[in-house]
Amino acid sequence: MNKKATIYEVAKKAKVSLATVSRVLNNNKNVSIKTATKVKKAIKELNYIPNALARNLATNKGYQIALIVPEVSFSFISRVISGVVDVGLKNNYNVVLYSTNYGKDSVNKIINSIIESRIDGVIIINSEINTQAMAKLSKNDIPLTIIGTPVKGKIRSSVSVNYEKITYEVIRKYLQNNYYKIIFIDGEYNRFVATQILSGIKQAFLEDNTYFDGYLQVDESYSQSYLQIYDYLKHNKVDLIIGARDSLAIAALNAALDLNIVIAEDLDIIGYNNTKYSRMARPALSTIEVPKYDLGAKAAMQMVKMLRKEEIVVQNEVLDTYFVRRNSSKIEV
Amino acid sequence: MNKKATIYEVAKKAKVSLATVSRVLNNNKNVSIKTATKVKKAIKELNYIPNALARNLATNKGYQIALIVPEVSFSFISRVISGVVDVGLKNNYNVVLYSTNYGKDSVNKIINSIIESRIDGVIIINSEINTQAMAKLSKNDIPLTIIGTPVKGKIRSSVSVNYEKITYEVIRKYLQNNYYKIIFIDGEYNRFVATQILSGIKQAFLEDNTYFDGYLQVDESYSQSYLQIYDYLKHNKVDLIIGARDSLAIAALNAALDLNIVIAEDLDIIGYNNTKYSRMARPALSTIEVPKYDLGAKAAMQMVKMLRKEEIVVQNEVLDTYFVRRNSSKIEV
DNA sequence: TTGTAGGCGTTATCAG
DNA sequence: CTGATAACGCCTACAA
Repeated sequence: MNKKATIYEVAKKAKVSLATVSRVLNNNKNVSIKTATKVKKAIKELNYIPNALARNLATNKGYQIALIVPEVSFSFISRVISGVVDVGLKNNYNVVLYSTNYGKDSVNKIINSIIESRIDGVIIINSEINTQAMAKLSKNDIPLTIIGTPVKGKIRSSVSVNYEKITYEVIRKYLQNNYYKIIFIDGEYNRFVATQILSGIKQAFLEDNTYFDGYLQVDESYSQSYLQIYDYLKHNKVDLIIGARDSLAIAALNAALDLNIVIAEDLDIIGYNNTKYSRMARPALSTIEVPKYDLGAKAAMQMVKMLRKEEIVVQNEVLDTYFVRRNSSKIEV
Repeated sequence: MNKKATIYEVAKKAKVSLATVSRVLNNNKNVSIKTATKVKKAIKELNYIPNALARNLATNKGYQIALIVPEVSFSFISRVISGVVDVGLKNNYNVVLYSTNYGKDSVNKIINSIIESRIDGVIIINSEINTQAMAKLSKNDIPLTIIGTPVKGKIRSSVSVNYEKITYEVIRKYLQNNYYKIIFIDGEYNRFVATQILSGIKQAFLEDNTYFDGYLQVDESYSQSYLQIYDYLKHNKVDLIIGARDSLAIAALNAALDLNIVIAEDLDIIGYNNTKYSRMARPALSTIEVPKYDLGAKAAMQMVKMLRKEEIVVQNEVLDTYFVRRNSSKIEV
């Protein structure tokens, strides 16, 4: 079966024109049941499989969605990917995966490749995308949906989570309980989320007429961040640590443990994303739930919509998030 | 810029034939430098971007590699994906991601979609692929490389890790140290790896003329597996627990901790894969290092090779693995 | 070194 | 409801 049957051969075998075959292939109603079955029989017999390459050229569509993920594989990203792939596939779109791995101009390279591949739409996680790249996409009429950052603009939609709001609520509660020495531990990646969190913290402090000065940036590697936090905790009394990701919070957890600080008594610790490992930490980590899978799934849905309709659907979806208290914190939010 | 320039317009602008344009596009040497620059200039001016769809049809190649990952996102899979994507992209192949999410026949559906899409090659992780699907691929001359399972066959290669061997070595060492009550905690997924591990264990026991009866299968969910292990540990004295994945081992770790069992003294615990969270566990988890990224990268390299050469390259690469002792175990291997 | 012409396998637009 | 026939944009012998 080296040679694949073409639509012509099916037509010949069924004794109809190739146009008719094409019609039954595309479920066009204007075909009599009789000829349709005849054609289907021929398809079966010839083991005919349509050639997507040819269809793509004829329709000028590739039925592909590009998914661009940041270079670092945070644990929650795999869930997002699952969401995108599931929904994409279910709607007959293949998803092509790109990662922004090499240098700074990589996004531009990727965008070029996307345009050349005639990929129909692109979904990008946590916008490391620059305005230039976005302009290039829209110039080529390629719709874009961004996961993480709410954006406006035609041919552009987004699905995100409001880190700022939930953070504000959590911090406010802590301030009300007289937890004032609050530290926000941030890594190096994912600036966007960090900015939002920071903004939420500051807002709560502002409302309390106090000043936030607890920003602590650490290395991304576990061993380094652990050491830096350990060092900080050794010299400073802290009421609450909030880590930009669960893994950062766990580093803090371990550092505190090793300093014999009583967690949830002398010190509350909270992470973000409700990673599966937050439950495994000892004590189990309090965290902010983020609907990882849904971020991906909804993004893909938006994209499919944009791709299907002529009218451009601009949409900025904000998904729900909430605080999950476990054993690493005392205050109920 | 709604309308994209075609090769014809470039040709007209450069006052050459489209064949010549095609040649410079493909770096064909048979073009004089002079006309080449002329053509390049026209390309720049027209902002011409070749249409991959058309090229694909003409060459009957899609420059795409399919990557099929199992339904469950184990933490290590994202590293494997990174490896595949990096190497694929670097060699001008897009990687299309599929996941075996829906029901049992999903693999077959995916395979059909792959054939229809004229995807050049497929890489699959930890072979949940059935022989029927494999046959279908080779019937369509689509090369396959499997990550996890060594396989033979034309148009087929693999890259894997020898779980059996490393397991054998570890267990042997433990038996030599008179650790006889050994429990292997297995989940439900990834039967292939589990089988290999089990085989390694049995081999070591066989050599010791003893009988292994410590197989314990638990739920995949953390909370369930924790409970089941807790219950087991409560009623049984155990010397060594080996978990099929780090997360399973961590569940055991926590259960033992809660039963006041002294880890690395009364009980050794070991996981697999050297996940980043194994370092974060308290105590830090001993584990088997598996080159996750390289599994993906090498697989993509093999695939690219197969795709490039006419001669079929069959290769079964086995990557190195080793034991990493941390604080959850006492015995040095 | 360059140009001509046919082909890749579909879809889509007409007539009939 | 069905059948010709022209795109779709590029590649590639074959000629010149």
